[in-house]
Amino acid sequence: MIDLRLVRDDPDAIRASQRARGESESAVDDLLQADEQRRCAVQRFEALRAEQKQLSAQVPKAAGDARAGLLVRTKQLSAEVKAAEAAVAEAERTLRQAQLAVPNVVEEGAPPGGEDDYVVLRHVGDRPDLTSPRDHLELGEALGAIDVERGAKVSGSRFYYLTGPGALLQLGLLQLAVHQATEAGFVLVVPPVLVKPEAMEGTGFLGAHASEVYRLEADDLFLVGTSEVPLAAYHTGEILDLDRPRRYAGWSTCFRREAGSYGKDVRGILRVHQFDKVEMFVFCPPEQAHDEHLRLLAWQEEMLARVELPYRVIDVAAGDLGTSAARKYDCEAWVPSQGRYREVTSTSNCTTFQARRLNVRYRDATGRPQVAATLNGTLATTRWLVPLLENHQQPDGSVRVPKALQPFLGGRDVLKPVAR
RNA sequence: GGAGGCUUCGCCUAGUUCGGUCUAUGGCGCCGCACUGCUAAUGCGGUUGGGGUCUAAAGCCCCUCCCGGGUUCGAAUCCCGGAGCCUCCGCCA
Repeated sequence: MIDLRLVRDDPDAIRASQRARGESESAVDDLLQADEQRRCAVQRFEALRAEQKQLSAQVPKAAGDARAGLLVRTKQLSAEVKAAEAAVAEAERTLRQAQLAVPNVVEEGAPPGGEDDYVVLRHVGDRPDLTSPRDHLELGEALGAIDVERGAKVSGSRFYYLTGPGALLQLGLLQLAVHQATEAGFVLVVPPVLVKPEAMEGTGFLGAHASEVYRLEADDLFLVGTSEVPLAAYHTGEILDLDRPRRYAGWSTCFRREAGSYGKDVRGILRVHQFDKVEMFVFCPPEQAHDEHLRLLAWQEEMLARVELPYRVIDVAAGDLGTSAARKYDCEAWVPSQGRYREVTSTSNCTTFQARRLNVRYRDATGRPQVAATLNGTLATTRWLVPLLENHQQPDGSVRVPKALQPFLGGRDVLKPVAR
């Protein structure tokens, strides 16, 4: 939800942002108008209500004609107040709709343009020199690590079993992420993965992402596609003490319908309906959000370095940010079998956009409540197994285990193909 | 799934019988001041929160007794619906 104060004080900033995203500028005028209408409605209601209160208080003290007169007037007022109150509610609904219609204001410096207009910030790590790389599925099946056939048999396409070394690898990866996060001061959270409509709505996932979300109709609950949802909703309606940023690391299974992705990435576990993820989530004062965003990115890169993956960092273009992000960086790991980089992390600075919708605030130096900023970023997911297996593969089909992961695989430094 | 109880300003609590003076009681905590040769005790004072108005403060206004409706000139209080918590019963991986 867009900041009304910004709309009033600097509507041109929002217009510029809308242009960068390739969105309409007229939404800003709608906002200004709705804001003014609400203001009038509130004023009218408050004036009427004050008069009603005052006169009502006189009723018990009055008698005879005076009392009768009062009752006539107060009765009339009662109806007027009720109408004015309804008008306020209506004006607020309209305003809220207008606020929701405008995506977050793009951060200064974000590249303009659409999906393909990202800017590559840097390449890190050496790509392996492989003449004919096996893909992760071929490797995973040979190692007895990934079983998509039985996944499909039991649950359908885009489901899989992680077995033996595959399961250990995933748990190790996530465990490593948890260690790193808790060392950095994050509070580890295992959140609910089924949430009420309000939580889904509040985090904005029922908008553009609605068709991506699994819904349990019998119970009116949603399966989350990321722990960002329960983490963001965790402090809904609260006023936090943000002397230091609140950093949470959520570990959860994530569920996605992948409705619009028929035919895309159908092989292996690159794009699946269910996966596990460790996600960083931060509440902080807005003026700290920019720096915090860069810290999140640094932590992601630290994690990639631990598991020795070559990757690049991209600065996502304005038109590809999604509604709630003001700036977004993705880390993309090298996938040898595809000869290209694929997204393995993403970090967004949502500034106050998400917190305003969820009504998460903090007290500033003067003790006044202000809307907090929220940020999120991936720390590790099941998808990481793809570049992990492929980049560390050996000519004989075995896979080298990065040092940091060896403790989680019984000390093994290499995974070897097994007879099936 | 069935029956009952509870929900008040940070925490505990009075108030709901019988609607108005509830602008919500008291305690704890917290803040300030005073006093005592220490941050302990005591005394006095203050303290619900949120929104708006305002350069700011003061002041003023609105909202707020779990949430949403209703009755009424007027609702913490009466009525209806919902949520959460707690008991008991039933059922159960």
